[in-house]
Amino acid sequence: MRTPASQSLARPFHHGNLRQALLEAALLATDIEGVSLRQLAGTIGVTAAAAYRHFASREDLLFEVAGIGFDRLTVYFQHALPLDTVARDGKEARQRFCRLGAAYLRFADEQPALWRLMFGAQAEAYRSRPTQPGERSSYDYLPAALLGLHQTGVIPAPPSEQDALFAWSAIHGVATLRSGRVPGALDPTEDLAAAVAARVIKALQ
Amino acid sequence: MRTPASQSLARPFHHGNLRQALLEAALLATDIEGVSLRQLAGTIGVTAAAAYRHFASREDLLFEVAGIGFDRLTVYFQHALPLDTVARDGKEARQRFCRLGAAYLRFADEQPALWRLMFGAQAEAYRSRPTQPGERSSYDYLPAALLGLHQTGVIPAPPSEQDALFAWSAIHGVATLRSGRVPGALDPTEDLAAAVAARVIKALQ
DNA sequence: AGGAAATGTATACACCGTTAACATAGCCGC
DNA sequence: GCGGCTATGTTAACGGTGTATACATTTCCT
Repeated sequence: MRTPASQSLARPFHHGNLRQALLEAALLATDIEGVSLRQLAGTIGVTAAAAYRHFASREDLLFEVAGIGFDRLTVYFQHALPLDTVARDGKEARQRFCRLGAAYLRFADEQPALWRLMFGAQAEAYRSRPTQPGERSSYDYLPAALLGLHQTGVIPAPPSEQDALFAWSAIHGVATLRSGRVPGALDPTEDLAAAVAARVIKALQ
Repeated sequence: MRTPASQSLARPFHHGNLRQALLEAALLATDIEGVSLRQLAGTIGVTAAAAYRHFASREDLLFEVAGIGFDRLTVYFQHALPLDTVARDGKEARQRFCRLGAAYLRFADEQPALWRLMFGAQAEAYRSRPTQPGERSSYDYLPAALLGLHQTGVIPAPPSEQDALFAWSAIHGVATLRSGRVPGALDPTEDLAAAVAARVIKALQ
């Protein structure tokens, strides 16, 4: 009994997994970019300086949180458009393209704080995360969906980066406009995504 | 000679137009959202607290700066698409639509700090500025351009708000991607805008 | 001329990111 | 078992921030 009773009830000196705890606390925030290290550390019951054993800076922490966000987005995408499969015909390719847009809208609805962090003003700082070769990145899905449209003859030209940017902008604009609002009672996510997808396909035909 | 010579050379107690000076100092910043009231006041040679005689808060100041930004954007737009005139045929309507897109890209190129403030992460806070009835707003031009396309028979349906959002998203995506880069040596602004405009028109046909 | 209103200063408060010095806990080789 | 190394906490401090309050000065109006 090296530690007196008064201390054995107290929080141990070492947290155990402060790094993870800080990330999770940040993920709970409504405005991730707006949280302070001191708040974060405070909710965990730890000094702000302790955070610097695990993150080089506040920006570094946010960068990691954004990375988690992209991982989650990838899950949304993989669910909507399994990369292992291919579209067999134009109808299926359209469906997949449409589902991808709906997944993006749903992500923006369900993870608004993460979405703002990832695609907000300072997005450039967080967006670029070097992906391991072979690792699935959220950036792989839109080109794949467009390629499917091309290979099934829905769009004539092989999709360029400009095409992908165009498609992403279209759905992102809708997500931006909806952000902060109650997700579509009047305009269900799937219908909105379908409308945008139809337009983008028409533009690329 | 109520003021001694040592003071007559000094800066007068009252600045004269501190409000304007603060706004102009903010407009010079590379990162407008990042500037502090103290810096701003410091460059002018005035205490930070003095700013509160003219602005309710830092946010309020940024809101006003964004307002100036929208005024400048309106100038860009009015130059590209004079609201007093109308397109006589489809070709002219297309040209006007295209010039509007180019104006948006040029604004993003030439006033990047303002553009980021106006359309960045906290944009919602700055975007909404109540416009006087009859006053020209930057929001009037895109609907006008789309209406011109409809009235000259280029696009069949009268343009909806969704159509405007779609068009804006397309050009905004390009602007976002280009932001921070040297404006198009390889992809001149006009060509880029033309490509985007062509796609949007095709999607709405 | 004199007082009110406008507009500046001085100072203070609470908070922020970040650093440096120090304390403690766990681990590894003897 | 024990001594030291390393990891991971704490405390305290620095300079910066937005903002409020009290006070000083100047302008303006009667």
